[in-house]
Amino acid sequence: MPTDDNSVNIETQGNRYHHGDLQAALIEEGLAQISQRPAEKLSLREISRKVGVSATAVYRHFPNKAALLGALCQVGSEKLSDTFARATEETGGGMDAFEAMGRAYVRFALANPSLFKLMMSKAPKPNALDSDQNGQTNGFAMLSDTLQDVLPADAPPELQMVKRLQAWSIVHGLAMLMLDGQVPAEEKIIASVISRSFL
Amino acid sequence: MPTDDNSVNIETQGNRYHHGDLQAALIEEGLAQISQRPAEKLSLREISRKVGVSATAVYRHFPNKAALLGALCQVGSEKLSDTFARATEETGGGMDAFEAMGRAYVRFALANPSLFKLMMSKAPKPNALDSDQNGQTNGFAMLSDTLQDVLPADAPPELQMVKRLQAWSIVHGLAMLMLDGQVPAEEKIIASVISRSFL
DNA sequence: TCGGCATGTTATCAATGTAAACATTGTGGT
DNA sequence: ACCACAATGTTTACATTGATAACATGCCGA
Repeated sequence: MPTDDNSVNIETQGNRYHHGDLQAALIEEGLAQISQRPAEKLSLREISRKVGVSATAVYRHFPNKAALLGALCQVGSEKLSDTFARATEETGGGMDAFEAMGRAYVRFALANPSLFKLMMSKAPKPNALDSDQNGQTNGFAMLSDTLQDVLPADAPPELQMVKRLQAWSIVHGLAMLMLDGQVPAEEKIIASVISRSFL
Repeated sequence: MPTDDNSVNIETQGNRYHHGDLQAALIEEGLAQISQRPAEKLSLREISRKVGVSATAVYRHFPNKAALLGALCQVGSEKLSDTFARATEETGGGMDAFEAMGRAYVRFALANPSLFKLMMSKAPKPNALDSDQNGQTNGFAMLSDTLQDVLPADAPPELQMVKRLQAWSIVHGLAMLMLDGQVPAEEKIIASVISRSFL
């Protein structure tokens, strides 16, 4: 039997017509879902079901699925920024800070696999709601800026850029390879791969 | 109107009941589709439609969608191997060969975005048909072996492994970042990031 | 030759994203 | 205080998709 369509299976008893803050609830549930499955197979209908609202209610808050995903990305960005901040503040700055951030980057990815992939995946997000300034994921910016403190200031800017890209690449690559099960996700490996030796 | 269900819209006139080599045709069409859209939104039905066969015919050759994708991966692996082979044979071996492979890796990713991502994405593939020996993508193996020639042979194996992982990470990371539009996909950048300086 | 097996086909499901039309609120202007 | 209106939810409905089951066809070997 059709276990349920949309319609009258709103199982909440509180059952007010207006949810109160659906927008937030949807995002929260979205985050919950994405922490358990790949981002693509996150289902709007399932989210609304769990939140206790009709399937199409979502569309009052997000023009489409992509927009909801975009919102999740934003939350993810903030989480990542926090992670970075926390990772660096315990270090003495300079190279230590840089390596700490690198490790934090990979750990974040491992801790939030689908969200991380979603965040990094293609394109300037449609960016639901408030359009966050530049559009670029600022993960790079933070990593990059920290690195700048370490590089000889008189180095040609082009070389600096290369170093930054190398740093980002190695960290991002390791994260991806571990996420995709190509490299075992072990702390020991993270530490050894992300080491000053590659600069 | 329902533009078409499955059923009688087999538009080929040849219209033999038996296709001849559906398996191959499906894979080919699959490759065609994946070269134009992300792997997840590749549709079995569309493939069968294009091939001129009923929607469910696919299931005579692949137990499910994942299996078809697995088959595509295999083809991709072969293409990648070829690319590597071609990339190295024009070099004098050693570090040159290694860098050439690195560039080839990234270029392959850029040339076959969805296929590349599919190949690299999670898990020992269900691996339809003949199960390819080890299961691991041998992209790493090739890259890795080439690198080994360059490293001092007396280095501790652990260090060698770290170097290899660093190499794979940087190359893979750059590829991914470019694929996802986080870094402009320019040949100049590829060349400068993949340079011996990081070893 | 003819019976079985491989390969295709039609019908049918359940799930999903999304649009259209309708219902119910809360709110701001008079 | 009232009441239209905008915001937010709800039902219906539809096309698309992956998948299963039952039926059809045709090739190949005993």
